[in-house]
Amino acid sequence: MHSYNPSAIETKWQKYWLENKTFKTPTDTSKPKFYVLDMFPYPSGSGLHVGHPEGYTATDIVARYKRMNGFNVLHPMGWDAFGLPAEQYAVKTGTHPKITTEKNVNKFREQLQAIGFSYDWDREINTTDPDYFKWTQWIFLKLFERGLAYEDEVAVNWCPELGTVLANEEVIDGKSEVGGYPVVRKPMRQWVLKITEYAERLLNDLEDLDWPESLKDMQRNWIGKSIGAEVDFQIKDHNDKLTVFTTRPDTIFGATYMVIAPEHRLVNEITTDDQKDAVAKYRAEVELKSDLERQELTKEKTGVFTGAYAINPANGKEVPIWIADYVLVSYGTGAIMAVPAQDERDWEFAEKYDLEIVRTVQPEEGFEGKAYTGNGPAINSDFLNGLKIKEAKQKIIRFLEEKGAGKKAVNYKLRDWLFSRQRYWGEPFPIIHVDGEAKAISKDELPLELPEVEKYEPTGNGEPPLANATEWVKTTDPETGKEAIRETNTMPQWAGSCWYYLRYISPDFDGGPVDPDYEKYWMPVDLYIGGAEHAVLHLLYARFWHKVLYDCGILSTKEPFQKLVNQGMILGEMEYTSKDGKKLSDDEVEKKGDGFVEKSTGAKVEARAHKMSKSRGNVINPDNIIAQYGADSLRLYEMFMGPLEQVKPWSTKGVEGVNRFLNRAWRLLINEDSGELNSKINDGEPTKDQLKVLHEAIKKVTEDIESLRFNTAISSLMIFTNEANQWNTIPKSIAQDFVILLSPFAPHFCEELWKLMGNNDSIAYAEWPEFVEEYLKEDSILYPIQINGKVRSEINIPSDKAMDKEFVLEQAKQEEKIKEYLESSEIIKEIFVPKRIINLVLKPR
RNA sequence: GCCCGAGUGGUGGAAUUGGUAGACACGUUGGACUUAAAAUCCAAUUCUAAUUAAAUUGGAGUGCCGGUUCGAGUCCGGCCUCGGGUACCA
Repeated sequence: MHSYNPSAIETKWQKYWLENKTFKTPTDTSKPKFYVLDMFPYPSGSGLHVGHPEGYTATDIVARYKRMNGFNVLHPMGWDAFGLPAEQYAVKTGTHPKITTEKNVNKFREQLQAIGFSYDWDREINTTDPDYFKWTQWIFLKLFERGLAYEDEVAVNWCPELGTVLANEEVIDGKSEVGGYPVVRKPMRQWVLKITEYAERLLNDLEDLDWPESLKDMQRNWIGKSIGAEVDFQIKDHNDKLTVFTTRPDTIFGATYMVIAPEHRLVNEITTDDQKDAVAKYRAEVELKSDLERQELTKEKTGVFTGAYAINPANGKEVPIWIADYVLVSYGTGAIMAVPAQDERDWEFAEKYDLEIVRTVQPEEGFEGKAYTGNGPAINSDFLNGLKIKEAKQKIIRFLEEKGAGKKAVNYKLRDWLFSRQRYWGEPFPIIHVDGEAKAISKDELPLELPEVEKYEPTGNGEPPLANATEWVKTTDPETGKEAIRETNTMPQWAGSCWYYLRYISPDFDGGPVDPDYEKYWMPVDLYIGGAEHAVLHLLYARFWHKVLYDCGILSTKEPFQKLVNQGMILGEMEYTSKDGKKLSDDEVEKKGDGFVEKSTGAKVEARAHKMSKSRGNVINPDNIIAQYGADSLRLYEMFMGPLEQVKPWSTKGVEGVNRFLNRAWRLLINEDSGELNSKINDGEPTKDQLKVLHEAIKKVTEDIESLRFNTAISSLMIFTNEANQWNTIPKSIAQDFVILLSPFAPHFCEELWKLMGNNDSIAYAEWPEFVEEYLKEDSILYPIQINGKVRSEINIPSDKAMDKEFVLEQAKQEEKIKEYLESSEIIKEIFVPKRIINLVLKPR
């Protein structure tokens, strides 16, 4: 028997591709290029899950399709291999993270190769490889040189359990994203990158990118640009001014008090003697709160009067200055003018502490709420009275500018990027400290490698693990010969992934991170596919570094990723759970009304697919799927499930379905007894019908791959086999084109068939067929006939008459059933849509 | 709260510009082949009513309510539910 045997075919072709370097990236730059990129994985110890191959299969199909269309394709893979799990394992077992990482990488590589991805493995990169992170360090030095990397004493998110500082983005609901441990605020010396300097460009350049609009919105929200004014309030009996940022300068006449953040630098100076104790007590309380507590306590606002007053520059009135933790020290100026009448937070606070409220915007009629944030004319505002918000804003800003008490201003939510971690397994900073000053080491000394250490834990006093490597830490400044101390923080995991897409272009280039000639050819990335979890962090950071490198003259492009698509998550199999948490099988339940009920009891049942997780026990391992059905079935199923971007539940039955399709296609073309080509296949001329069926498939598959609609592409290939199964003979040319169309989806399967059809070269570079419009023409067009918008009958019209309105309508009226309707009614309107539909609007006589 | 996205058969989904809703699969049911099973092949499968041996014919139907249109899954207005992001950002 020579039935379809995936395991034999697949290992054979995987070996062939590797040995023949079938997917080696061309180095000539004469042909058009296409750069298809996957978000590279962190090689975790648990290996691939079925979510990984989803995006990877999508890009692989595009890569293979583009090659067959004459493009030079860059389709690489690598490892984002610095990271916490390997380090935690090292802490526990003493195994060097390098060893763990290497093991995991080998496992991942094997798994990816077993799915038949057409990566150019000669360009594999690894962020932990010194030859790679040499350039990560080099780029950091560029940032340092340009003043974009600086040290600061910042209150950071300190996670005692993890022994490290976390970025804001790594803290979720006051807990660490990894592990869910509590996080507290603690001031520490940290490296920070000035991403805020690029805020405006990061915002504006989103415009021309072919990214999902929702994702652009997420980045826009994250950057959080707001336009308003900075206003100076003179502090009574002090030389200092209090500067606030506001988006509503038009409401300044309603500013009845001020609030400054408890950490604000002026707090001590302005607090009066009789308020000192209260203020000190309040600040101590705030300091002790963890992030979590701060968030939980949002419902109840708290604050303390400082005893000081500020002078409202608009009307000269004295207003009290309070401190309260609902004002954040890190946004704007850390101080606000409170306008309770037009701001909900201020209203709440004013109500609680009995502060004055003055409306300065006339609320709409019937408004019964508290703070009014809607539109309306200004009131109680002297020279602004009667103006709309927009005009009032302009006028008050002019007034303040003339008075020297304020100016138009822009603020961003985006903060500078906290760039150091107290970990071992990360890129060391190429920095030494001489006389307490940070100083770059020479670029000749790169890569600065990690020292060997005995223990991977932080030191007892909160110093990073590298501080344990005393010999490495103590060094001398080669320029001055002075004693120097190495930086013991390391870079965060984002560092390596900020520029990896550039290294693939010229992985062995030693004159810089990327060879400029090839960069000009290959950049930007034409298609980048990955998970939505990187919507803001990785994608924003990478864009930032890219722009810096552009400014350094190293890159020719302003943006790295022209087109970006997020693949949707794959959930576990659908589960039916009864109220008491009992799992039910699908034949124990039935549909009733909106939901499902248990057959035996009639009780409501929850029907839902859940995220795959070890604890739920619903994780699907791709290795098992491959062992049972083959990699081609896995690829096909992952694409057939539904639209790429969508969240969808896994169904192993569905894999069987596509596997059946491959078996049917095999039997269509191969004689299972002899293992040779089916005798139905001959060198005859294709019939008109065969050409039509084939070219319909060509058209659909081509268009669908271009727009990443793989599910419908596969369905059209199924339609082809269903049709072809009914043919007595199949012209070889038709069979070959079909195999080419299927090959990006099921490459091993198609290589084998291609070979059996007598071709000696890999199908990977076969020419993609072009569809011919002529073959798609129908002999006749079927017109549905509607009466008052409801289909009542249909007629067949020969193609050459199909556009003839008069003729078609006449035929329609002659149709038996339609005639009946016409007997008792008169036609008041006739609708004719060429090649689509006829609609007769009737009125009873 | 705010910003996105999505609701279509028992299930995953299709219908891309408003033009026969349910392609293609899964599942289910019946049949063929088989000693039997698996595999395979054939047929049916939105709900509902009538009648029937079959065919057929009618009504309803794309989360809910309303609108525009000869015609709405698709466009507009108002809701509901679910998912994602974000949250004292002044």
